[in-house]
Amino acid sequence: MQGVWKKSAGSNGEKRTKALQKGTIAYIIEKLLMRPVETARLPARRCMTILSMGSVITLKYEFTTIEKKWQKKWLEEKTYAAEEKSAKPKFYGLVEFPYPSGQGLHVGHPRPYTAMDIVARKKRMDGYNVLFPIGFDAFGLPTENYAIKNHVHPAKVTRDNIAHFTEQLKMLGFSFDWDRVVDTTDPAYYKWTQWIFLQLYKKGLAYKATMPVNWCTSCKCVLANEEVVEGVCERCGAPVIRKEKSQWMLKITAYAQRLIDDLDDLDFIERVKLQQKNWIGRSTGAEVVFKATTGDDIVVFTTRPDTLFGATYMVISPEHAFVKQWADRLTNLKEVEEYVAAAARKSDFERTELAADKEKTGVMLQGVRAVNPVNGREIPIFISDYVLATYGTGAIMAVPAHDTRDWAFAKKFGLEIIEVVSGGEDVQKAAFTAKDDTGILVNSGFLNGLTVKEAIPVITRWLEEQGIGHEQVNYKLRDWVFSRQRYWGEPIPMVWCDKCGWQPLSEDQLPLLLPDVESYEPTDDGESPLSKMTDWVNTTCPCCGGPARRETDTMPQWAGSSWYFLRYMDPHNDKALASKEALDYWSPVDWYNGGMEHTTLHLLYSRFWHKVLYDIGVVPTKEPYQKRTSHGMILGLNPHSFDNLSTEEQERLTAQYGGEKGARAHLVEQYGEMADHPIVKMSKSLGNVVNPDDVVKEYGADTMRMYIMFLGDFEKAAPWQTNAVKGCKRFLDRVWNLHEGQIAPGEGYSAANESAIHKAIKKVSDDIEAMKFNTAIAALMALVNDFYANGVNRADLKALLLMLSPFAPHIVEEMWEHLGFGVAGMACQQSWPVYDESKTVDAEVTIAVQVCGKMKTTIQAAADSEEEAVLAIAQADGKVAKAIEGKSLVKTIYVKNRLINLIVK
RNA sequence: GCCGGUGUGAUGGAAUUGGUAGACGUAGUGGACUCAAAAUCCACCGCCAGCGAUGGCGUACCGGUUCGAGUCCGGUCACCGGCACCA
Repeated sequence: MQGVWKKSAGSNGEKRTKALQKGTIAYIIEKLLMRPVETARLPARRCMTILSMGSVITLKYEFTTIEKKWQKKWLEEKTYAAEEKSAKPKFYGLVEFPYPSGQGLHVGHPRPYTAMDIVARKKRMDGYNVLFPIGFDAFGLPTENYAIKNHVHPAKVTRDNIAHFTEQLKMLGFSFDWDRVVDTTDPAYYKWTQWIFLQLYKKGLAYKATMPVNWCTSCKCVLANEEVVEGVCERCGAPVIRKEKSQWMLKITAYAQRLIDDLDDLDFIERVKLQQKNWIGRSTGAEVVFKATTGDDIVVFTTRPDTLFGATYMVISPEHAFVKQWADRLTNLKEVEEYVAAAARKSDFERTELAADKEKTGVMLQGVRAVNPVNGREIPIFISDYVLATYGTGAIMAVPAHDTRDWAFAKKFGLEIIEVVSGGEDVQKAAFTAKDDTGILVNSGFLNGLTVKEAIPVITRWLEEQGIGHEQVNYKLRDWVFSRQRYWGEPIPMVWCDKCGWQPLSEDQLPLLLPDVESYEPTDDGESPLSKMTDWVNTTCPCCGGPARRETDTMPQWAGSSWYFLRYMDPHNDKALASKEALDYWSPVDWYNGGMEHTTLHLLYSRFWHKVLYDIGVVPTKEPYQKRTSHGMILGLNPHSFDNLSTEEQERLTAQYGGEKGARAHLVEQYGEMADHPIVKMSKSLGNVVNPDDVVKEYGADTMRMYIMFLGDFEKAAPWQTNAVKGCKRFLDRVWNLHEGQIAPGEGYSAANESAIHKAIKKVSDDIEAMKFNTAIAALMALVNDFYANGVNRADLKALLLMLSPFAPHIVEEMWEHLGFGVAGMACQQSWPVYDESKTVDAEVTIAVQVCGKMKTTIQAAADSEEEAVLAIAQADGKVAKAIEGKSLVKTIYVKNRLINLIVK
């Protein structure tokens, strides 16, 4: 017991006052423990335990045994099951459920899970009825690919992976409610995913449209975006092109405005709100009609109607309907058609390449021109793929003087650039794009002299009066492509009848089960593997009863994850996706933590579905999640980086390549740009992935949990350093050792520790709420250091254990039991300790003394002292006196309990 | 290119939001204990000068506001993440 020994042994290395005689019980125990003991302070019961068992096992911090013991107990007693109904207030904490991949859990998973586990455990101790569930997002491509490669059914792969994940999650001691696990591939679950699809269809929010898909020219199959690597097929290396295919779409754009507006009332971190807003991309502008010389109206969308006088040409997208419509008038039809064909052939990769180059391409439509409605000037029309068919109207008016893309295009094709907003540099050299009040309209008739801001409403009103335009809002957000030509997904419950068209399955036919197929390989014609199951495909029309065919595409992985949090509220319900009572009680999710990478897809999709469910009266709240926070990634050491090589290796390379610079350049050449950085993402190919199992095996789950929370700011990316894990293990060892000897009884906190304990409770409570887990742990470490310095009584130790319990639950329960606190139930079932604000302030404070803003020294003063008193103490200080000697005091600035600044001349 | 974020010791990171820069860890150095090692305990640990008391410098860089700036403002550079011709 070091804390006790310190008193007799002294802090500066005095010899121990009492030498133990060889052969005594105390001597043997000391040898076994490998540290000093004092038998007088070791309870007789413990001595007997040691002797009767012939080992010190009950005294050592045997984390493996302890962790297994408590995990078993929690599971058997359903310690963390949420109560169906309760007088307590509710708290619903949610983490993103994992995709159960074959590799199992990696250290990226426990970071957010441990964080929310700590919050959930703290909330229980705060008296909440807590729902903290987990499940598996198990449909998806990797499982399907694994199944194809290894000839195992994806359902079996999924089952095995889920079993493995479950075991790993349990090993880390998360307080999940294991009775509420959901699995998106379970028919009892996806029945309701299909049901929601039918509701979307009935509301007119699901429709068929022709969309381009990635098509591998060699495998003759549709690829997901992630299967296309640098423009070629991941599997065979053949080029990937875009091919038109009829797909189910969900009309998320109908909810664009509400998805923006309703963010205001939510407690999401700003980054998330901003990213969603930018993704939805609302922009206000105007639609303007340009007459073509054919007599057709060309409608363009512009955010800068004020620059209308500067429009010197038009551009329409190669896919625009007018291109075909005007075919017989075009004198350069062949050239135009070639350009259209080339644009269609382009893969996304090539388009991106071109964008990076900023090299504009296009063809002028010879034989058709347009008229600028403000000044009657005839201007040429081009087709170019920098104008997207999918945004706005697929046609633009080009104002090269004030748009960088138009400017680049005009320069390349030698088109006229007319300045209509003054205030920038020469528009012949670069476009002037400022939208604020710095620019004044020129060369613009009735708009001359106005600022850009003033001109926009004036021109918009004029367009409306003329009947050739109006204000228009556009969104970047596009509708959600909902079909996948894949096996391992939810079947879409729709039937095609040649007579009646698309018909929804009736709800009592759900779930529409995914049939077993022989092969999950994609088909040669790009259809889903389900299309080969003729028995399944051929059915009868729900409308006329005639022969009909099922939809063979399946849903994307986003489907199941768009509503899973609702299922947790009532996971075994077979009458509804969840009962009304459960939805009313648990909605909304109070706190949802997840990765930033899900901000624009999963998070937005699920908000959209939830709003649809709200509109049809299924869920009680407009929004699914009240609060959203986000964690940073765990990074790994880069084994190819110079900084992470062994000293010998560094020396060898330095010698070989002429200095460190040469060696680094060599590594970059060999391994790519990534070799520049000592810290990189963890990835299998780099071999720097850390497996939580290994850490748990070597140090225990509690140490793993402590370290992953201690390694840095939760919201920021942080590198994993295995050697630093020890620090947390040492801390837990020190906590454990606190209870090995005798502890002073004490009902209240010991005088020496009282203030530190109150401060720690305040700090830890606040930090958990703010997700500053690293500083909360630092505060606990500091408290334990205090305990070692001051000694500790039972009440002190009890407070420490309660605070530590959310972080390191296993060791706490074990110590709690040893110390006899267990009669009141487990530590995790106790109330969170309270602090007394008045006891968090010290009677005496340290005050910094500055002279003319320069730090000179610190002084001690009674708390809340008045300025005069502090000034007197400061002036009496030798250093201060010396600094102000011979000068006169002009002014003092005093910050209570903190600082006094003497200004002298 | 645009949007967002970050830049602090050898190292991961703290800093009451404008008030003692480097808490708490890791690594390192010295010491105690040990036959020895491990473990544990004690002390030191930003840089420069000095035996020392002490003095000077220091939060990517340049400048500003302020009694006082890691924190606020202007500019520059570097890195990370997201989007990628959105009219």
